[in-house]
Amino acid sequence: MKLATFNINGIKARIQALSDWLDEAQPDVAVLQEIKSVDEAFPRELFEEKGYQVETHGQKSFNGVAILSKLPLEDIRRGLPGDDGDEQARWIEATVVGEKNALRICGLYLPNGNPVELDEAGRPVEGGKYAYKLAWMERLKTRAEELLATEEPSVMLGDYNIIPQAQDAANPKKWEGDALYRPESRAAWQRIVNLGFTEIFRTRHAAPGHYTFWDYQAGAWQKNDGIRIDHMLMSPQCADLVEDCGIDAGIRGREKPSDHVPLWAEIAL
DNA sequence: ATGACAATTTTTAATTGA
Repeated sequence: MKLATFNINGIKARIQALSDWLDEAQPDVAVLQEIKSVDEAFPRELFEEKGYQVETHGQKSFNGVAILSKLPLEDIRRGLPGDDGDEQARWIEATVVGEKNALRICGLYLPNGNPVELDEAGRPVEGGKYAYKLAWMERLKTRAEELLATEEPSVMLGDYNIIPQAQDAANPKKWEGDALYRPESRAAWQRIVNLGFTEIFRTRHAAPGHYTFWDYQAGAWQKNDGIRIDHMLMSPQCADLVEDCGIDAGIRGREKPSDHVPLWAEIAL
């Protein structure tokens, strides 16, 4: 089964580009981020006609995540646990039932975190966006520990808004001080990976120059001034099932593209 | 140092994103 993640930057503006990509790439399961739509306004029929079950966790104007699946879904949950006061729609999970294996998939849209606000002691200012990002990552780590404890195949995939290493940016210097690349952000990411997850893309593509995001501004795509911020973190039981993975970078050059492109993996379910 | 670009709502300006 082919699993993919794609930050579409608005479902309304991306209906054509998303439909074309689904027809070509034929993912069995796709998690989407930044649908920027409430559940009622999501054009679910367009995707149901293609054979997908559609599950959304939407929000007005911003954020919003979804799962499209041609395979049966069980135990769908919405929202990242750990803060009942968090109104932002950034997490949706479900179990995909395959012929031999079942896979817990968690679609996520991790907070951007900019602007970075620090106090005199260098601590993130409470209530600020950077503090929200780091707190969200702590909650993610807690959920990640639970997933590993099941000792079953699971994957957390989506827009992490994290540049893990210098080779994941065309111009890493430019990102110093940015919430996507600051030491606290990367350390929080590494603590999650260190629990025992496999970031699957780098296991199969060691070379630099692979990106999933190019800014709309300043001709970033034309200059290949990109960053790799969309990822899949897999439990050992999931990573063992992976047969291939890649990035569909080409669609960034099409008409009316998202600023992100899809990341996919072929998994033996 | 600044703005560039896109999507959405707050719509002819402001907010958010990365």
